[in-house]
Amino acid sequence: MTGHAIPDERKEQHNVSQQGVTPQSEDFSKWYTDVVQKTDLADYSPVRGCMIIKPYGYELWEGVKGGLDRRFKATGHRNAYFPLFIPESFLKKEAEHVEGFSPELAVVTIGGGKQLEEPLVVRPTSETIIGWAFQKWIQSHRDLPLLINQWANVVRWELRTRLFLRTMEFLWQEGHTAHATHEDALEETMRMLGVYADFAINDAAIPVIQGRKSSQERFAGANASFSIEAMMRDRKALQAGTSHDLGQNFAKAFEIQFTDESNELQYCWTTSWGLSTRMVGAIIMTHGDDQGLRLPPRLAPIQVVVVPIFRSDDERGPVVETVERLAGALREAGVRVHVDDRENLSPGFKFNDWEMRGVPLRMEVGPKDVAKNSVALARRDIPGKAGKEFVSQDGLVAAIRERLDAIQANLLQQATEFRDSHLHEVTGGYDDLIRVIKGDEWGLAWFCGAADCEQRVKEDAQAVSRCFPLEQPHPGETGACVICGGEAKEMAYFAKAY
RNA sequence: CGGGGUGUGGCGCAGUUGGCUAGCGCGCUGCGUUUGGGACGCAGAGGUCCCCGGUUCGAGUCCGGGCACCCCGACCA
Repeated sequence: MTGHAIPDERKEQHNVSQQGVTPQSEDFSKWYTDVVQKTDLADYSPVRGCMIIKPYGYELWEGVKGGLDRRFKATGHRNAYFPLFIPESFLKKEAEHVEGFSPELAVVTIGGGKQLEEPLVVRPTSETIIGWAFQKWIQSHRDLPLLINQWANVVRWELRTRLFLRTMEFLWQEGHTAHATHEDALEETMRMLGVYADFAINDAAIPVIQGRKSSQERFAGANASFSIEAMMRDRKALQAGTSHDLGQNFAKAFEIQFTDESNELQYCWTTSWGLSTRMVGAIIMTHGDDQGLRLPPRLAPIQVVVVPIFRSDDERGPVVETVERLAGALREAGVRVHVDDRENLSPGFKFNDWEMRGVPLRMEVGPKDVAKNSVALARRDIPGKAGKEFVSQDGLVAAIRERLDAIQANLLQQATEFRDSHLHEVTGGYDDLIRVIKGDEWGLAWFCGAADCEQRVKEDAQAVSRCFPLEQPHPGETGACVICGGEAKEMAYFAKAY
């Protein structure tokens, strides 16, 4: 009877989805939220639009932080910390800035049970309060450049939120620098964009396109904004980091001035650049597959998970002993290793569990390995038997390092090939551009940059320009804007975006 | 802020035209047997059915009003 068949079918489906995650092809959004929650990266919070970052997710973020912080320091920046609360009047000093941010501000009006004389804005970004500080700190050209970074949380009152990708409160770093000349400031802007790209490509294994934002997509208060753009597995674009040339806009608003070599008073040129916990979302959506996460070894909280296997108490002793010895050696060598000694779970369950959590390499140690002085290694990036091999316990550290490097390289290669296969130079005019975008591909086309043109694409294809790539395919040439036909000096990518 | 959907043990769900003690799977606890690709048996614990009000002898179920969350669109890292 059909009346019974339907519930039975449903039941089976539920059992499957309980074990794993919704396949990407079935529902990418569902896949994403499944993965984030089932792998214990993050959880929803009692406050709408906010998130709880769980230890595994925070450890991943710590990997991002570490990779960036090292690079910031290597390029001469120092960390500092500025207040969470900003006097409301500060925001209003830069006209475009306040206009851009006022719709999404959280404002504190009561403190200690009393109405505040001046409301305090919870920082959506810190250009203003850091500008105020820079004004105090900078007097002479000898104080420049001033290169500061802060790791902080910021709040933007978002209407539509998504774990890691857009939450009302998020973690990030914001770099703020002041320079004597525009040339120096622009150089800094580009240098830090390059740092982001270097981090994304080499640590996160995410191929990114560096480019300049159109005037419509520019940061509120900037002269020019640059970004790194990444393609997710659903082929949507994700802005994964931004760097801004702020000109003298904030310097003038906050009177950040210095005396130059000729004893003339000058306004500084400032920059700012930021990368947020959104990067975690980028990592998830760049590498993840139907099984769950696939984490790049450089950032993976656990690089190697060890699964001990034994049948009886007789086998147990030698296996545990071997596991402890090998894991100890790996730890000593700086490999992030975790031994899964949960006793109530079968090895098969553990294999699937750690694959879902994206651990790059699994090491199995069983009685046969003890006897043969071997271990089994299984790569997360190569499914099934093809990715499994037995290696000697001698020289294990080197063998594991080699494989982690290979996985890191393979993830980058797979992501690059995937992205490149969905980039298209548009040759068939405007209709072709719309067709490409609507087909969830990225279109590269001549674009004059006009707001009207961008608006038209938005209406026709629910997408905007992502950036004018720094690396232009036809340098030195010009073309006809794919939208209005007017003169265009550069080509831009267009794509649906997060 | 518009459109759609969902609120029932930790998670996923069922619950008929209102009816008796609110069920099922997974997970959880205990004991035992298991363990090289998602183990099994037995015994347990766990629920203000999102909230408020109404109709009724009786509401998880019907009515009214709220709230929350998810998904899809306009703004944003």
